[in-house]
Amino acid sequence: MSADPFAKLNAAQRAAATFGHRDGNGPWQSAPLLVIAGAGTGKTTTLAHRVAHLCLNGVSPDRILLLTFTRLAAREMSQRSQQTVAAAHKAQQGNERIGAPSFIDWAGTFHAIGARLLRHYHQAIGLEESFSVLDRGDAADMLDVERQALGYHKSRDRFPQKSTCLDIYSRTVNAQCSLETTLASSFPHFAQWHDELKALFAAYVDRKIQQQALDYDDLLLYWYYLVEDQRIAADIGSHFDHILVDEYQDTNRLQADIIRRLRPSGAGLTVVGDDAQSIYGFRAADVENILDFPDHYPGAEVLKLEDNYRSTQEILDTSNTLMSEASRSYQKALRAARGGGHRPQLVTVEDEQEEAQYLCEQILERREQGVRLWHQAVLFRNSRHTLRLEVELGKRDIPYVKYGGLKFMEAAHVKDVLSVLNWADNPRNALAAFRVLQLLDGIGPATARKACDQLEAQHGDFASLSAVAGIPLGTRPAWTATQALMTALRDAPWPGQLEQVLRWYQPHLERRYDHAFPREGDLEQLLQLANDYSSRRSFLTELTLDPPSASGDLSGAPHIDEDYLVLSTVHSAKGQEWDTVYVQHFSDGSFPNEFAAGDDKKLEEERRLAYVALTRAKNKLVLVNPFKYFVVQQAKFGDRHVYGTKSRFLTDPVLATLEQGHWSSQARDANGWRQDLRVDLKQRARAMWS
DNA sequence: ACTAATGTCCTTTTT
DNA sequence: GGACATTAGT
Repeated sequence: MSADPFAKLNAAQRAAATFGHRDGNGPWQSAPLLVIAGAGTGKTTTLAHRVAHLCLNGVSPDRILLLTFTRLAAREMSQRSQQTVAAAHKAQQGNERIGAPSFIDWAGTFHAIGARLLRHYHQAIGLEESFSVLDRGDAADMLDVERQALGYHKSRDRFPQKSTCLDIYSRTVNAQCSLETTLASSFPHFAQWHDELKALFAAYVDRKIQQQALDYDDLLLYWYYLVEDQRIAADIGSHFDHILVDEYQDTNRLQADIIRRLRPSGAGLTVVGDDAQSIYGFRAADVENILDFPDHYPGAEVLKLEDNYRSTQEILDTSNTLMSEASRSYQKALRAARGGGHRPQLVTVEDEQEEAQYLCEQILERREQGVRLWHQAVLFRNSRHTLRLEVELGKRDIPYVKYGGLKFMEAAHVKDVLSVLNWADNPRNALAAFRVLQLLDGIGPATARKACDQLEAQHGDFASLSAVAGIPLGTRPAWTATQALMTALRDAPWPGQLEQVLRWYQPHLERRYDHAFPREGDLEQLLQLANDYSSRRSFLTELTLDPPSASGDLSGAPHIDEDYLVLSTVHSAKGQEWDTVYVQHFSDGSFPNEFAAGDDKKLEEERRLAYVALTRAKNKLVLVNPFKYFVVQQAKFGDRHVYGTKSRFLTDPVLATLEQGHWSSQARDANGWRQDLRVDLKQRARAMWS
């Protein structure tokens, strides 16, 4: 029994992993369980062991639904539970091998699982199985079409931008509240537009259904509609003995409601999370979900994990102090299971340029000390702030990968190509159709409209495109080629059809973009990605739900096996850890974001965000605070900078846990003048005459 | 009907 | 310095 994988768990972890009981030979049963897992307390390990424990006790892996926050987390969790199961079997019975490549088949994000269920139950809810999934940009574009059709775009008073409209819509849907409530709570300055927005959203909803296109929110909303019917809910629910939800603190009302419909009594339901790490309020995540869990599920057990295996006590001291000043939460304090280290540093620098230099030097120095770049990370609140750092890293040849922010999937040429595939997959997807057709020289909105109408009338038969009238003579060949391509894509094998699309696209690429070459590289990558998917549809759906998140690709992309530094938003850093963490721009304006000022609820979320940032570090933590930074509002008047103020989270008790310092790249003379800023008079005066 | 060019506004975090 | 709206030109 020495190889028992559960022996590695501490008492609290083991209690969580094995909570419940078993009657005879039936599957493992359990009352609703809430696990409050502080940062670094082995949450993933515990959850993976729980899954493994279930599988070892009569629960079939395909009767487990595992809902995670990212796809990566789903994969990791599934793999680790499989390993645990395998290890346990080995310990007990020698050498038994069990399990398929994807051990927990039903593991994924809410959105991905939603998409899958909706494809399966499409008839029950009146959808085509071929429905498209819109990413954020697509959804905003579609909303914009309606916005223009209704004439709101030229109103004198400012009507919200398309992406703001989408935010308002999305928040309302996800929080399952009225438009009034959303406007009052989050967008008071747009409250005057209530009626117009309502009309806009109604048109948007109609249009989406007409085109059989679902945005991210629809994947949850329609899933919710599906399980609103008790019989369907029971049918879906009966496929699973256990439902486990990770990062429960970041679920929204809609997600919590879906879970409740699937598991009304809470039997076999396990949710894991940390209320101190709830950072998705802007996406309508509701901390109350986790705080009120015991009220919603009577008889629920609450277990806490408080032993932190990640960070030094000094880092935890700072983090704990920061959090102790928050308002409502499950009371807990993290205890370091590890030995001590150094106090975290708060370093002030002159400006952003100096910040970039300082970071580079620290990073290189740390590497000299034996910490690979891979174990270091720079975290930031706002991806704009990394520009200077990226330049500096480039100058010094420090490879890095940037997470969060953007952008591969948003690049115009990538969208062009994906639109072709999307259109082929769902001929009613007029958004994709418009994009594709307008690539052709001589085709604008009017002709594209005609083509879409024609297609609709002929039930999506692409051959009918040849009957569209009014194609300019010069455009005819391209038009015919496009029509031929679309027809051919219907039955072409995957991923070969992507190659066809790329061949077709090549001339358009060269014509439309000055620097076609780097873009070709992106398309090459797309082709590589395509190999990992079994069909066009799964490629399209999964890629929009889980776009490649790192965008070091565009410039000097480091290869997987190389050592590289990680740049990441704090949001994308959730669940990760590094030996050394630098937090950029730790001053008021970023931590907390200026946007949150004056709203206590938002400020609390900013505090939790700061907490997430701090608790990513294992051994070394550096907060950098530039004195002045640029405001890029109006570049007209030249460089505009603002003097940053100390973060309001750095109260005296917090400061007491930090080591404070100042850093400058340049030595200064007695008057504080930078010694590098000096005119060499003699040299200048002579230069003219020599 | 379409394209190119000029003018104006706004900036967070992401499935 | 980018996205988006409007305008003038082909």
